[in-house]
Amino acid sequence: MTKVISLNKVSTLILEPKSPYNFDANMHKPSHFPSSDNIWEKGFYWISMLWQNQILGLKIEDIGVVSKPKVKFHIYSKEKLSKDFIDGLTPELRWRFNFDQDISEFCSKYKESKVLGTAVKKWKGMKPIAANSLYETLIIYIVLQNATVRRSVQMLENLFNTYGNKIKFDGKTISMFWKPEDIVESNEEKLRELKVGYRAKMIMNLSQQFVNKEIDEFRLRKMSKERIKEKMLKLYGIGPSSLQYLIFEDFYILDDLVTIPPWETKIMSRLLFNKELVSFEKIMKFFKKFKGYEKLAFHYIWEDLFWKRKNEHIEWLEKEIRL
DNA sequence: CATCAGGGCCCTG
DNA sequence: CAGGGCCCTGAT
Repeated sequence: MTKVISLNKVSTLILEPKSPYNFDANMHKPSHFPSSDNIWEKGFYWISMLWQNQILGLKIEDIGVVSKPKVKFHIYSKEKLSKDFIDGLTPELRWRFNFDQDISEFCSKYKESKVLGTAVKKWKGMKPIAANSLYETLIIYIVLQNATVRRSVQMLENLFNTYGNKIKFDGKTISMFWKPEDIVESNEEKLRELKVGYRAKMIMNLSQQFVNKEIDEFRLRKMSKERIKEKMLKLYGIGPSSLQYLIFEDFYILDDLVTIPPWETKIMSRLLFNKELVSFEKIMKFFKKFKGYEKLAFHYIWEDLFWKRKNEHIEWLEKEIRL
């Protein structure tokens, strides 16, 4: 059952991401649906993290600039953390917030581009970010399937409230993901009560696969994209559509634009060609120009649109987003 | 009221 | 390898 855990000890750690690094555009993706496990405010980000059975609350602070990035982690915990623990955590933080990927070539190459220039200048240093563990991300993709945004949010929050806990630190209270074991020890009927529908079986089987240690997230990160795809498709409940998001957002592969979901195709048709609907081949052809960075280029245009949506009402866009 | 599609996936024939 | 079924919800 859900309880609120206070985290009162704090350690700090300062890290320097590879330049360019856009703090706000990396910590916050406006196209994503909101989730109570994290909070973003300009220059700050709070997120829960389970690492080696330790419950952590991260407050991440921007103390640099895009061209000379520097980030301060305030790591909250129940008990004081050892130096060894922090040393072990550091590479994971660098991975999760994608500090080491170099996108400088992309940013300088396309800053004058007619179609991409505006977005590249505005969001220089924006990258894919996998702030959650692989297991947590896969759960998010499952609740995303075949549902409207509101329902996805409802499903995830129901799961948090039943299997996860809340953590309180730095004056914020946020949700915390559960461990795969917690689901496996439960049962499918209980999951169904959370209105996840047929996804109950997927959540159960997927959790079981993690408990069985059939997936080694750390080894996967070093594999080729073809190998990753092969492995991910073996996971119960993960198909081609989820895979497409995973490859970019969680494995940081920047060139793999092979399919575009129908709703995204509609939105891109409007943005790029000012038409209701063009064939997805036409959109693919458009992004071929950005060789090696096809998906990253897509990401710049996409997130730029959703950043705009935060400040202005875009009527045609609202119709395409199933809230 | 009923019917249907939705930011898919699995399984069957 | 195409197509039906699956949970729930809000739109029509």
